[in-house]
Amino acid sequence: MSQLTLPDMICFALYSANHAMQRVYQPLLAPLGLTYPQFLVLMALWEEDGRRVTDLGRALGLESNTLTPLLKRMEAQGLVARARDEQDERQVRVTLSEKGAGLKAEAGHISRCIFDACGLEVERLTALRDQITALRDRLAG
Amino acid sequence: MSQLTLPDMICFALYSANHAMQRVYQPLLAPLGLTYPQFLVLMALWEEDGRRVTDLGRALGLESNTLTPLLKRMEAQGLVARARDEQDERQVRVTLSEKGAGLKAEAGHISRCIFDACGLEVERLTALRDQITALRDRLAG
DNA sequence: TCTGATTAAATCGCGCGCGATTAAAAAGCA
DNA sequence: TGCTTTTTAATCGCGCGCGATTTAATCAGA
Repeated sequence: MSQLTLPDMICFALYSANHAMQRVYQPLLAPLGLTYPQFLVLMALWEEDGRRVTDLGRALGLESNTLTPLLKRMEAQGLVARARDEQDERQVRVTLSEKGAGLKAEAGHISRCIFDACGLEVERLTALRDQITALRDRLAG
Repeated sequence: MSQLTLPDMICFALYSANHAMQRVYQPLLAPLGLTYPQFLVLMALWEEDGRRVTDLGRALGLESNTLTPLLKRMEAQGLVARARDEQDERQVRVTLSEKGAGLKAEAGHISRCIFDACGLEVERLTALRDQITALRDRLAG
């Protein structure tokens, strides 16, 4: 069998599609002063506020060595607050500020732009998402 | 309609699947002293050696601000050589060293490990790859 | 109660990825 | 020929992402 080339590889498809996605998000998030990972953190907090760093890490698939500096930058921008848990001082709870919570209003518009850029009907996009998620879980498992 | 959560979003599926993929590659590449993007560059050069930085950028979807430092690191490791083109001194040709070319022998084993980790039959994996690639092209287009 | 193990964040260093800019070579054109 | 425009890499700064380690709090067990 002849050697695989870049376009043949599922890994490169994921790699390049992920970059393409982030490039679509960038001009939508820049006016809000957000990076793409910061937007994902906001998503997680809009769903459930006051999570611990570990919880955010589990939701996003990231470790504290990535999240701590990222959350500090978000705190510096007044998007979230970070505070040690009263019961367990090892843990840090991350809470949305008014500004951070307010940005949720923009999320709908952004999601619609992304959906349009995907150029697929909802059913096909959902099916594709589920296949990619299932692949991720097998890779991580 | 209620707000989308992280697992609902195709963007997060791509983001997390891409990370999961790189985490599978990492222990396979580390013994060769390669990072994942460096492996992709080698893939591109195994397919066609002596490409210009621009050509590699087009193949990988990257700019010179990413590639130049990456290629310098690969040159420092003796994987490739970088040389200005004789005809057009603006361009830099990247050529595989013997060491860089030799690593191709390991690629088959790595690809097989990745395929196994995906846990899908070839037909399904190919179909998924094509859908992801098509999505990427719509996002980039 | 004290001591060692475990857990949660934080810290450090390094390699991407990219927006913005710069430097230099080549191409286009009066 | 000279001058401008375009093309190609390189440079710079910053934000991730992560392997490795550290610090501090909590837990478990004698």
